[in-house]
Amino acid sequence: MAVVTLKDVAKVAGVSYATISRALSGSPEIGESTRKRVIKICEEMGYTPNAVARSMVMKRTNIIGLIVTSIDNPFMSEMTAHLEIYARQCGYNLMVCNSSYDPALEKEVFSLLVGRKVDGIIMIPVGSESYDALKTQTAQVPTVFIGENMMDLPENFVSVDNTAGMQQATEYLYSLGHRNILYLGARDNSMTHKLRADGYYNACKKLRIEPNVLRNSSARSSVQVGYELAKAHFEQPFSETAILCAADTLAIGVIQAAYEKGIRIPEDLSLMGFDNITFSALPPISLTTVNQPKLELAVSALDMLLNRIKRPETPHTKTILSPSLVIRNSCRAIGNN
Amino acid sequence: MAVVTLKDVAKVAGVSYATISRALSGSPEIGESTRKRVIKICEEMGYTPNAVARSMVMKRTNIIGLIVTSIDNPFMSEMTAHLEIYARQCGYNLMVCNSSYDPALEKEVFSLLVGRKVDGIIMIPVGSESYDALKTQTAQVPTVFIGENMMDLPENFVSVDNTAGMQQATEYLYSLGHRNILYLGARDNSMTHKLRADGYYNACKKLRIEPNVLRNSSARSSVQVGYELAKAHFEQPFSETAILCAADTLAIGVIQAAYEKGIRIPEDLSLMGFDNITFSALPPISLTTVNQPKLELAVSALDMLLNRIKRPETPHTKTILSPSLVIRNSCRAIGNN
DNA sequence: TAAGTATATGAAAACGTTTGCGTAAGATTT
DNA sequence: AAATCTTACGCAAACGTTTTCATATACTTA
Repeated sequence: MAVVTLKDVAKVAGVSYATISRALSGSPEIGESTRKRVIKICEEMGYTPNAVARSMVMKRTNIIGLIVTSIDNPFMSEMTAHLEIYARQCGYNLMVCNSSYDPALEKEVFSLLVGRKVDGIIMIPVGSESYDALKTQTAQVPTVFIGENMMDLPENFVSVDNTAGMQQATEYLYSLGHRNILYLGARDNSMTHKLRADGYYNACKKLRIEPNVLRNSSARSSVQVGYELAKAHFEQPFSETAILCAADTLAIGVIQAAYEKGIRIPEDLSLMGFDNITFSALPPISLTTVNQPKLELAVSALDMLLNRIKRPETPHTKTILSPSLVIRNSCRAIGNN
Repeated sequence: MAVVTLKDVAKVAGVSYATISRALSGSPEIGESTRKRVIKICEEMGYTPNAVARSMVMKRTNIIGLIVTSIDNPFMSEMTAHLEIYARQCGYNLMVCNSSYDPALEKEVFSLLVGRKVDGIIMIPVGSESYDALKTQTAQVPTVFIGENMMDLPENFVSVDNTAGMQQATEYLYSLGHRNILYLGARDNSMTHKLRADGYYNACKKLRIEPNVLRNSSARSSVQVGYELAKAHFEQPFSETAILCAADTLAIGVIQAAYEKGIRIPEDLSLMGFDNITFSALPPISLTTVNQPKLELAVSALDMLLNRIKRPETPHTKTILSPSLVIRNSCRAIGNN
């Protein structure tokens, strides 16, 4: 358990500990022979630099904070996996925190990470109100938001074009003959969901069909919420031929409720989601949905953050990636009279 | 961006910075009036202690390293969520790394975390060989393994009783009338999977039925692997009436392959998994499986680790939790002649 | 009132690095 | 051979805390 430090190595090698440091960091101002000798001794003694001490003097931790609403959400865990791997390749480690969809907690963990002196923070915010709440804090450390569109705000973010994606989805259902499409899961506390609903409204207007929206009053879009919304909806007779969900998780909840009611998908009802989480692809689910390019989102976010860490003065940047339709088996064409 | 330090506060408050530190840490040897005054000034100036500097002197980071094979695996992401939340309540943050099922990478990230001076490490190892490879490293920092049974090794771990669980699963299928049960996904590089297979063998012996095992030569148990194994198996005529999988993810892959072949579950084939990941519960999947108590695993692991951090001298401890059968709709009773 | 005891505060060391600056020795130039 | 330049290394400061030890002040007590 006795940890070997620079001083220990220096004593053995018979040089000052500055020399050791230089040998290891590949500094040019050191003799080739001593470098080799020192490195050998370091290996023999099992010396590993103390990252904490290094951070102290270098004023840089090489740690990136990641705040997600909930890591056990397939969309976020996929993204986290991408982020962690790429970050490590760039020499950074990830400190991960759940905000648990709680704005107060989100603020708290943000402060925690600031106190930890992380070099930057990537966050998937609880909702659009997060920005105001964190205004003073994001000034203290480079921050990049993922998912939440902040086009009008002086913030860095990367997201998918939610409006275009949902509009495309609506048009796809229309092209299959659907005229009575229920939009399920609109939320007000999230710009993402506002924009997605916009896409639906835009399409309705363009296609001259009547919008029909079932709102989600909860703060999150989970399987459970989708189940409950759909269950309540299915209690009454309904005339929609398709349901378009604000998120795949919601759609999976709808499948559950439909299953219990004996409503077959896609025979009796067409269903679409948004996000393209891994499990949507499984044949028993086989959800037609809109893909969010998770790897590209992760890479863009990290690149953006790293860039900001290097040059904090650069103006805020915004990246919007294109979503794409993923056609599977949860929708069917119907005759439109 | 100018960060305010103890010295800055001290200057404003007109006291030494030792006093500030004491006021904030709740030390008793300080006047009540100065404490209040100092705290007020700290708040006004927006002072937050530098955790790196604190770690330096306290020789403790309050960071726990978590190494998982892959964070985007529902079992691990659920566990990670539990761990992060509980750890934070205990005053720790989580540094998360993927080993990507690669023993070499696993070793590398372990060293990385040691260099970061994390207070302890929780890891879900790639396989049983991880122990040997990391022997020297686990001596450097308190480590707790999750999932992998190391009953014979001088290590700390918490796991579920894999053998009992799989035996129970086999007996359940037997009780439904199944006599020809394929065990799919046995692996050699993981003690967990060895023990699960043992459970199957034990039950076969006890019930006097012929064991029938399809091995998994890959290093991981993913949906993809399950799909491929089952697909190959379904190419030939087969006589099994049930398939028992070493993991839920494998079973989901089997569902996919069965679906493509027009094999209905449970009508044509009964199917069981192990782990009880969230998605197994969804009606279209509705997998009968064996539950691993993820919250309890997480809590036990962290308690064990925290205990070891406090008292590194304590002997290694091992906790084995009980799995439980979760009966859903992927199995049916058949007449046994 | 003198001596002793609490109590509140300050000074300074320590944690393990990186790095700017100084310098001795060796190499190069004239 | 003297002067200059390079090279290789050591010294010591700095990073921002916590904490031990010393000390000054105020408060008891005889």
